[in-house]
Amino acid sequence: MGLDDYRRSVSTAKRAAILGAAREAFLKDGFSRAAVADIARHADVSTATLYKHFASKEELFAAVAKEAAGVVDDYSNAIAPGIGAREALTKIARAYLSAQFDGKINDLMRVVIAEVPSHPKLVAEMSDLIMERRYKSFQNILDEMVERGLLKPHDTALSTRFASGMIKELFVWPALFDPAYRIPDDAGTKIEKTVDLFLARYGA
Amino acid sequence: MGLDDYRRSVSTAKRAAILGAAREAFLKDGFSRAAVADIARHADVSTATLYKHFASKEELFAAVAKEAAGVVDDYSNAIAPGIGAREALTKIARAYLSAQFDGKINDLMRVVIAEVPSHPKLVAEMSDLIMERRYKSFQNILDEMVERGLLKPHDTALSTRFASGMIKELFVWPALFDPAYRIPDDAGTKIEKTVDLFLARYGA
Amino acid sequence: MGLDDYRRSVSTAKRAAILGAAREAFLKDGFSRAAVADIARHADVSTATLYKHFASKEELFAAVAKEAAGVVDDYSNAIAPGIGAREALTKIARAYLSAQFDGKINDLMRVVIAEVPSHPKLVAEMSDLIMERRYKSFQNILDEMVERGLLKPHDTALSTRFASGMIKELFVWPALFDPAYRIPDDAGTKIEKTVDLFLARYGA
Amino acid sequence: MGLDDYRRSVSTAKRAAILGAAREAFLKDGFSRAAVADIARHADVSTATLYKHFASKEELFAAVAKEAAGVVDDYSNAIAPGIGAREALTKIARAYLSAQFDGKINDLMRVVIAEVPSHPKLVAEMSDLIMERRYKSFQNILDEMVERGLLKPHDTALSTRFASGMIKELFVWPALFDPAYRIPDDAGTKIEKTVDLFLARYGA
DNA sequence: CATGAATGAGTATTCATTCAT
DNA sequence: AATGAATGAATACTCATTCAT
Repeated sequence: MGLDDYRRSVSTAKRAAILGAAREAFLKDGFSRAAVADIARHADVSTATLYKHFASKEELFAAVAKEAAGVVDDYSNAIAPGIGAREALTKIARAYLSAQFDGKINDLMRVVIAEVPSHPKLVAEMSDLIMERRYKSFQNILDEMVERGLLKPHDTALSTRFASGMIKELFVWPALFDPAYRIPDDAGTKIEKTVDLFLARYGA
Repeated sequence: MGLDDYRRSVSTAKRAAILGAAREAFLKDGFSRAAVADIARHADVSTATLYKHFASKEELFAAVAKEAAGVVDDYSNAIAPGIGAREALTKIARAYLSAQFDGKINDLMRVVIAEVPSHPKLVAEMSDLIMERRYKSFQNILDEMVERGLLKPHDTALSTRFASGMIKELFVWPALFDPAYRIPDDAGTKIEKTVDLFLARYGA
Repeated sequence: MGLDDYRRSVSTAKRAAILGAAREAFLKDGFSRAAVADIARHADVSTATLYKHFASKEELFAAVAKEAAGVVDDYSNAIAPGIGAREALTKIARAYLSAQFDGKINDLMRVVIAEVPSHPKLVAEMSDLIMERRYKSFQNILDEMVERGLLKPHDTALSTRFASGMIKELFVWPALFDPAYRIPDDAGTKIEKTVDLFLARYGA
Repeated sequence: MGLDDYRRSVSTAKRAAILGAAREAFLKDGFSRAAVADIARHADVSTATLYKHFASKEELFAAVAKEAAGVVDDYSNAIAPGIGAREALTKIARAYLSAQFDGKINDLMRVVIAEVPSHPKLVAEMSDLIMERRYKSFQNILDEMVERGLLKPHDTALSTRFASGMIKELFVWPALFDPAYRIPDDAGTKIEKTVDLFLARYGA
């Protein structure tokens, strides 16, 4: 019916508004300092309405976190046919960083880390979503590169971690401690050197 | 006077007790969830006395953080004369991890990260203290290794970061998301492989 | 018209469903703790519909209370011709208790008593309905028993209260303080002794 | 020390003020409708202070109820030597009613009954305090009267209940449904008739 | 007529901080 | 100098009632 459709659309709009406001609040202030009343106000909704959509502050936080973590890197076109190892790895690194910075994953990570002592279960889910899925995704690419002869056969699970670790160290770690941190101008050079190191060991 | 001395020593003792209790509370629950009243009780002190020593919860937090950040890794004996590059790097990695886990730096980092949005200045100081000093300390070793011909001449500032990044990825990130995380049994193997990668590029 | 009839019957059915759900809720949780939303849900009706039928929670409560108070004891066949005073009184007591326990009058009384401070007028009406009618009904029987020579002539208004008081003391007060209270196994003996006392004074 | 004494006295004064305000509020509005904030305001105390003294609204209610229930009837001088059964019973009835009305036990009962569904345990304690202790106290007197030959030997536990029931029916039951109810002018006559009934059966 | 969604005004409770002694 | 007691402001959450469709 038209009525139901209307209601649904209004309802989903409000839900989205709440999620948006919550996202902003949580990423900005963290879980504890973000006030439900503020979130409701920013979403142009009463607290009661907010609580109709999300049963508790924690559930709201979980929804925000899951949505934000849902952003996955798209490495699909990183290894177009004929592409070289160096170029592929560079592309992947850039895709990773884009997702990380554009998707505000840095802020999300900060907030999730802050909740480790009080919401260990939620955090476990989150870190699975944020980290493990990306590892898998990256490892698959590396495996394919090995198959294509672009890389030496090796323990790709471990090399995935090495690559991730170096990139995180250079770009994510600083961002964790400084919300204003942006991908620096010399990122290209740094990525290049990271790839150098990686290929020195795993290059075909 | 003797009386004054006595008073001063009692006062200093109380201050230390407060700092200790606060450290425990903050590392365990984070800034927001730690309760000043609890800290005072654990320090066997009234809240009023606590406030005589530290003007606010934030100041207390800052004091705790700064004290905790004072811990520095001691790599001094990592490169005893005649030692090989592989062995030296392994020793350094182990020293780093010991400091990180025994000194509860993981918990500290978690708490500090949580406070990034609300105390950016303090955090900036902290991360400077905790991170930069360690980087410097490590880089000095690498420089010396280059000098001794144990490593190729190269940009040690960058290689420092690469090494840190890989070790953090393997042992620190997991601990950040799981307070129960301990150095795993196969840490030796993992460190070895990290050193492999490092030496593949920077080994003499 | 048939359509109107249909509508009316649906409406009456809903009204009844609401009253039923409300009765259950109020008797179980009392006025304050019973939630209008729950009542509506149990009646398979929207809250808005509920409010079409009853203008407020209080009005709904009043409707429930009045309906519940309509139950009257049926003492009509207590004094079949040829019956003795003892047997008649025993029958009456049993009828009273049946009505009280089967009709959940205990729960109703509890709820009504709870609302005395906030709804004095309603309560006054209620207690009139519940109590006075029963008193009258019982007194009529006593008067008839006097006429038939089964009891001494006496102030039956007062003896009504005495009898009620003793039975209430034994079976109603305990139920008021314990919703799980049921008529005990030795009720027969207790009623018998009550009748003894009554007849010692009013027996012919 | 003087300081401690001072503090203790201030503290107990505030505690008493809170209890007083709570008593008034609970007896007037019942548990649910009484607002903690109002109680605090009437006690000239912040809600936080109130919560220092009583850990929760329920605990506060329990304290009020216990204090109020602590009032016990003093029947001690009801059976002065040489007194007759009729006079003794009349005195007891009057003492009972004084305690009941002056101590606002009627209001307390109402509030306690209201909480039966939600706080069965507290209610059980309360009814023990309010009812059982008085029963015991009254039964003791009856036993002594039997011993002195003022009453026939009989089941005093049961006769206690009969007497209580009749008095409650006449004076307590109406008060339960009407907070404005006061002991009526003809109470003397009513009590006399009650004693008549009692003595018709149990008089020596 | 019926409803799902929305809300304003409340609720109990907590906590960093101050103050009288 | 040290404290126990006190507090104002805030917090997450609930519920009777209304309204657009």
